[in-house]
Amino acid sequence: MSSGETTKARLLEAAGEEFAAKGYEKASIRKICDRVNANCAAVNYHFGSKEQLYVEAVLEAHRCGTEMLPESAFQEGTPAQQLRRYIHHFLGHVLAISHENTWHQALMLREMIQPTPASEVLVREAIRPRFERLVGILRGVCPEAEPRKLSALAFSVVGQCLHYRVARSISERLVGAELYETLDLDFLTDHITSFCLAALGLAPPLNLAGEAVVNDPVSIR
Amino acid sequence: MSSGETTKARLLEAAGEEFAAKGYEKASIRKICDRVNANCAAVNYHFGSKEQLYVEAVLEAHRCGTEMLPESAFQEGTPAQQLRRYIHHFLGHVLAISHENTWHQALMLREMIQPTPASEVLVREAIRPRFERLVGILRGVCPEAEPRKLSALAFSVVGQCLHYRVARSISERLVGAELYETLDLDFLTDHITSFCLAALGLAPPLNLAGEAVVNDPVSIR
DNA sequence: GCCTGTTTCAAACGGTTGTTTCAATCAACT
DNA sequence: AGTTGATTGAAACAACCGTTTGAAACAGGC
Repeated sequence: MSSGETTKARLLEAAGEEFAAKGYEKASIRKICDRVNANCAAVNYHFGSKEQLYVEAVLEAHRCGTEMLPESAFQEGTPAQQLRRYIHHFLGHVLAISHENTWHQALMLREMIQPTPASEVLVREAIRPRFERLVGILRGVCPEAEPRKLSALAFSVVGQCLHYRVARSISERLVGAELYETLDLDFLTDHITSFCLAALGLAPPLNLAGEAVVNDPVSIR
Repeated sequence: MSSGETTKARLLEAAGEEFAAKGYEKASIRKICDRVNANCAAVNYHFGSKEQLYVEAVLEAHRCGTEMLPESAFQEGTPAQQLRRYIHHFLGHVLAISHENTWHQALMLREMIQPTPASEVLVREAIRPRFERLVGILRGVCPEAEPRKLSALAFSVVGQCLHYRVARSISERLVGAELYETLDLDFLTDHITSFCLAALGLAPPLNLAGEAVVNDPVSIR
């Protein structure tokens, strides 16, 4: 009709953007259909209900928008290098949402914050594999740590990263927009990596200026 | 009528619980009024609109549910002790939500994650004062740090804490309910405090078991 | 008693929601 | 061409939403 794609595919794309932007409740299937010049009955015809459309959108999101780094990228180098790569990759996804208009990340993180029945699949298919990789890296640093401690360590890493997504608007209001803008991917990767490496004893503690003390910057990058 | 309190007060209380549990959109003023045996027109009579009722509920929340520690508690002791007190106090609020049925914290954190026009007041009156205290503590540790670095450090602290509220249900599904239950206030306070103190050089790095290395445990408590 | 201002109540309003209905359209195959 | 099955379309459905209305109930002052 208005595009080469099928109506079902166009609906799924529009639904993803709408759900990501407004959330499940506030997104209306009429507006979704209007976007792609489809009839509002098309949703129930192709997907059965609004809820199933949402589930399909979440699955599509984590299918398209969350390509994992190859396994090799996490096994090469020192644990410090592995952790830095992980944080950089993860932060990249977290910060990407605000700038680009890819709805995939936004929808996944919305699902994390306010879980729906779709979250079970999301955890199993997308989140747990990544989490296990991080735990694997941390196990390399703390081989004697019990599972509970490893989980807490992993939560400390992802918690610091996700904060810039979860509390973005509040943080921006808190410290001012001009300062918040300078907290870009490179700066935050350096900061969070240094913070975690110092805590884990893989790097010296932060100095009086809060900066990392690195004798050979190349060694951990 | 059904209680000693006025209809307006009962409405505000019920609205807080309902907004905290379901969010602004999904909460309906009819159900709020039914809870306290009030007519649904009472909301518009006493508060003007649903939105103003929500604003009043948010203000009531941060008025009742967020008593700050006295200023002295943050000025006494070493920076390490101050930081530990801050994390313990903050984590206590974060974790309290799930167990007790105080809606105040839940509503405030909901406002943090999905800000509404009420968030400006919330930041000014409740969040910023606490944040400035944390920044003050961190400035004591890193006196030469620029504002940007201090903000990032503060976000690292609160990000680790808030994660256990924001991503609670997902994390619970991720590591299993039985393990997640063991992540209680005492354990997480110890963990996050040790993690941050080690990163800041106020304590030795975590050992191979991910545990804090403390010669004199009393000294940092 | 009467009056006045405040508060409550049932009912209805206009609007939006997700969903269903059923006829119209289209593509493909015999 | 004719038939079949999948898709689209406009309209209506039932339920809920926040809000408004206007009359009733209540209070306290005169």
